[in-house]
Parts: sequence; structure tokens; C-alpha cells
Amino acid sequence: MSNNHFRRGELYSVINGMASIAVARRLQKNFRAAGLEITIEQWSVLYHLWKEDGLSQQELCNRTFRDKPSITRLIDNLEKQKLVKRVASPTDRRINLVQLTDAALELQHITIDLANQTMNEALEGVEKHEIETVKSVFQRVYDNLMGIAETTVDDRR
Amino acid sequence: MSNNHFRRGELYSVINGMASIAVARRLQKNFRAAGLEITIEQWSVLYHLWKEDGLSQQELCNRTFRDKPSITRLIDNLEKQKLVKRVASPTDRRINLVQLTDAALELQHITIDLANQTMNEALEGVEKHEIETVKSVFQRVYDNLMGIAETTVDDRR
DNA sequence: GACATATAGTTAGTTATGCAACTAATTTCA
DNA sequence: TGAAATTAGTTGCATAACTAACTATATGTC
Repeated sequence: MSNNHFRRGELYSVINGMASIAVARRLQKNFRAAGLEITIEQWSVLYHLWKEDGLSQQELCNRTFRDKPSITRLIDNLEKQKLVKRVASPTDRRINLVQLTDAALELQHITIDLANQTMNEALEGVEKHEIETVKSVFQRVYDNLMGIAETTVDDRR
Repeated sequence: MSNNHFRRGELYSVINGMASIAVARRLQKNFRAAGLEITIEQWSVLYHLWKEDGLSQQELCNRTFRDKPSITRLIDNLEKQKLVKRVASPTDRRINLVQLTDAALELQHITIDLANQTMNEALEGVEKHEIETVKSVFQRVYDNLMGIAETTVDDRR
């Protein structure tokens, strides 16, 4: 283990605190201001489908880091809004392939622009090398907690 | 505005992504493993009361960065678990002062130890100066988004 | 003093999360 | 081949978030 084992607990509220919440709220607000009804959680699912359409729900669990019930309900809501549809896999009857509708395809550029704009607002005055440090620290944190034989997010049951 | 306005949108998932979720889940898991029933959200409220007991609900909103309904229900649940009680303010009948019970006072050391331990797991191998950079970037992000005449979290209505 | 405004807190509705328990389909392997 | 184990997805329950609308109390101003 590393050598500085003291009073790091307060750092929880750095990694998972006001800044993260503020960014999420600002992105949601910018979506609404643009007349978009989607939540950022729904957007994060669409984001992965824009990169690769027709993923299974399980694959969406893996990529969005959510559990299966969460994905089930996110897909339910996205389906209600006619942004995706569930299509039975031709090869495995257990699997739903989630496919984007034309309406969802139209959202791609505007929402990604809004995300870029939001992060530019958030990171105003932050240096590139600082961003790189944040990225590498967060990658390290993720590896520390999810690596090896630790709890995985899916298939705990 | 700053000069690097391109493709920062993906950074949303750095600041608000897998690492943050992994840390929250690990802390919750460590609470459960120690036989503690509280959620990390409840813990964050207790945390502020340990620092200063008898805060009003509004003051807890300000300090925990949550809105009033969220605090109402967190206090409801904490009261059910007999960890806090609402006490009418003697000077202003609108105000509830939230006071810790003995049971809550007993949780302080063990939960803070668990938070320290969790963050040590998470930050294994991360250098101090890197942590300082993360802190300063997050402070900057918070200031960028919450400063000036922007949306405040409370009293939007 | 009375009316308008502001503040503290609650309630209702929608979305989302995590856990546990469940069904249905597929794979493993004796 | 057929029973056991695994995998994909859904449902139920509890907690929590945000928005909007509400009640009650306090303050400010004419």
C-alpha cells in the first residue's frame, strides 16, 4: 500500500462532490434550454449507441457502468420517447438489441455540441496538463477499485 | 473564454463517470460490510452535523448542495432510524433545527475511518501533487459554474 | 395595522439507482 | 440427452434526485 494513509476521507467529497453535481446540473440545464427533453442519463445511453448501434442491454450495462435494472428502465423511457426500439436478436432469443430511431440520430450533433460547450464553461481557465492529470488520477482510481477480483458492476447475482 | 474549445464534451464522463461511481459504490459497500445501515447520502448529512450540530434544514441544503425536498426526505429517513431529531427553533417557528442523537454520535469515528480507508484504497499509488491538482481543478470548475449570477442550488422558486 | 413579499419546510409526480428475486433461454457436462 | 448452471432481461422495493406547487411563518413597506 502507499505511504500516505491519513485523513484522505474528506477527498471523497472532492471526487464525488459539488463540482460533479454542478457539471451534471449545468449540462441538464443546457439541454433544457435548447428544448431537449432528454435526461443526461438517457443521453449517456444514446452516446454509446451513436458510437455503435444495436448493442444488447447487457453490453449497454458494461459500457455505461450501470446495472441491468437501470438499463431496463432507461430503455423503457427511451422507447416511450421513441428514441430507441428493442429488436429481438436473430441468434439468441434472450437478447434485445437496442436500435436508434431517426429521431435519436438527429439528436447526436446538437447534444454533443452542448456537451462540448458545457465542458468549456466548466473548464474555463483550466490548463491542458491539469486536465490530463485529472484523467490519469481518475483512471487510476477506477483501476484501483475495479481491478482484480473485486466486485464487478454486472452479474453479481 | 479560453483557447481550447474542442471536443471537451467527452470530459463530462471523466468528471462525472466511472471513477466517481466506483468510489461511491465502494464506500457504500464498506459501510455495509461494517454492518452500518446508512447510505452515503445520509452520511454526508451527518458529516455536516458532526461538524456543527443543530443546523436548520436550509443550512443543510447549502452545505450539502442539495435542494429542500431532498433534505426533507433525508431528514425523514434519518429520523426514522433515530439518528437525528427535528427540534423547533425557539426564535423562528418556521425553522427546524436538526439535532444528532447519541446513536449518531457513535457513528462518527467508525464512518470517518471507513471513508479514510476507502479513499486510501481508491488513491493507492496517486501522488500528493496529483491530488492537489484534482482539488484545484474541481474548485475551479465549481467556481466557473456556480459563480456570479448563475443558478444557485436553493431558492430557485 | 395591513397587504405584499420573502423564507422555511412539506407534498406530489417523474426519473434514476441499487439490491433481491424472478422468468425465460442457452450452455455445460455428466 | 437431460439436469444443473449460466446468461439476458424484467419486476418489486427502498432511497434519492429535481421540478412544481403548496402551507405556514416572518419581514418590509405603505
